[in-house]
Amino acid sequence: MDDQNKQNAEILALENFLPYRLNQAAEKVSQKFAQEYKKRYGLTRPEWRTFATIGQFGVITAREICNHSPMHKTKVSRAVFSLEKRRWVKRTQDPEDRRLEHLELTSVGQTAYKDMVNVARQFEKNFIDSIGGEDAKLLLTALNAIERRFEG
Amino acid sequence: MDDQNKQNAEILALENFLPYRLNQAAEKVSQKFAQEYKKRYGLTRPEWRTFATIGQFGVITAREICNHSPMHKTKVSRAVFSLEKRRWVKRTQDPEDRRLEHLELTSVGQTAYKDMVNVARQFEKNFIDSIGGEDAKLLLTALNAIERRFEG
DNA sequence: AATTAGTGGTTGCACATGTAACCATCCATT
DNA sequence: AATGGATGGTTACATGTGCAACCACTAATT
Repeated sequence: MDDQNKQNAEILALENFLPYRLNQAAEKVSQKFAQEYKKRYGLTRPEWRTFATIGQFGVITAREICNHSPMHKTKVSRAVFSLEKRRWVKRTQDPEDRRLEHLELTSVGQTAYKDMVNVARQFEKNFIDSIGGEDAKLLLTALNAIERRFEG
Repeated sequence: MDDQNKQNAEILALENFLPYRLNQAAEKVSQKFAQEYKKRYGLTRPEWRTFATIGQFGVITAREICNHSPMHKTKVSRAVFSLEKRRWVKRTQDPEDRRLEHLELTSVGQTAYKDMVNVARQFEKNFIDSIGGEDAKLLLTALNAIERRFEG
């Protein structure tokens, strides 16, 4: 394990490679947050995201969830199924177009959602505080740039 | 899908939630890069990372790979196996401690590594250019802050 | 009205992954 | 030397995931 004596142009230092660093940082944060809602509610990542999206929009279809927060449609399908099983989500068929299923939170789901929102806000706040407000602003600006870049 | 009329404190807008945004941005970038080396070499993500780490250090053990670029040890074990199968990596048992296996690139592996480094550097350059050098600097600063936060 | 193409959503299958248990070896204590 | 605990690495099993094929339905074309 001798990185030093090969510090030339032929070597790529992973810990300095920007895409890798971005990925690691994001993964660390996501894992920490996932740990929170897994412990509290036993939700998986796709379940949490599906849940959060339904909560955000009130009524929405699976397809729209895929579009809004990029996930494979089978992931959403399975997440909806499991959320339905725990009675946090209910579906109603569209009478106009019987392919569509409108998803919404049950009242139990809404209660859980409110709680979850608080947890999320708290987590975000802690995160921002822990890296420092200034750096958090820089992060936001950088994220704007990246998102802009991936629109086209 | 009516986000507008519920724009109050009770709702969490996923697309503004910092951990989510960070995760999405990182995932987009990683996917784009993964697409590159998958097409070129047919490597999976854990394989690429394992390969890159061995190339960086010259000689290294599986355990050390896990420590340097956080991956589950079974992932590394399997990645090493498949890299060995394609004759990019060879292992030699440590004579002092026969549990240890020292991993290094074969000469074929080294050739591929050099090529891969160029591809990676090019990708990073394109990425930085596409979001703009200024914003890339902000990103670096923010990443430093996040990494610092996750050391303790 | 019949045929075709497209869309929302689910499912079967193959493959990737994490957990736990495991094997071989080393190290510390006795 | 013998025993018990730790460590590097692999493997069996259960679970998660993506792809492709599918079903039910709608929309467009004839």
